[in-house]
Amino acid sequence: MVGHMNLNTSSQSNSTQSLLTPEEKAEADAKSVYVGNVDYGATAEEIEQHFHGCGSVARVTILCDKFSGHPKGFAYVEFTEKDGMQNALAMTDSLLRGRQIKVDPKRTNRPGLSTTNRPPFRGRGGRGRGNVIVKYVYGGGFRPRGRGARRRPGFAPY
DNA sequence: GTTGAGCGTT
Repeated sequence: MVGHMNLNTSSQSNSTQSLLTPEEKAEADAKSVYVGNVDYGATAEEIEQHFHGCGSVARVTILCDKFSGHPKGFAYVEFTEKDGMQNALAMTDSLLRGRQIKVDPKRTNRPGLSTTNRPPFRGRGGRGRGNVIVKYVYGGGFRPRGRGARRRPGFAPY
C-alpha cells in the first residue's frame, strides 16, 4: 500500500470557536492576566520578571492615562502558554515592588466593581476615560510605540 | 508635584 493517507486532521485549521466553549475560549483567547494594584513606579520589566517565574511571558501591557499622563497602576501580562497564565493566577496578591498586586483573568469589561461607584458618563464627546496603553516588548515580536523603547541598556531576558 | 481608580493589542 503506497497511499498512506495522512489522517492528520490538522485540527487547528478548523474553527476552534465551535469546539471551545465560551469559558474555554475566554481562557485560551486571553492567555493573559490582569494585574492590578501595581505600583506607579513599577515597570513592565519588574512585572515581567516577577511573572517570569510562572512561565514564559509573552508581553506586558501597562495602562496609562493619556489625558493625565499618569499611570493607572494596572497592567496586563500575556503568556505564551496557558500554563503561564494559570500560574500567574496563583500569584494573586503577591508582593511586587513591596506592593501586593492583584492577578485576575483578563476580561474585556467588568461591571461596576470598585470601592466607589463610577457611573458612566454618556453624551458629550467624551470618549470613555481615554486611556493610552503602553506596550512593552519582550522577546521581539513587534516594536513598541512611542519614541524609543523603554528597554534599559544591559537588560537580558535571562 | 500628587494618587489608588479595575480591563489592552500585535
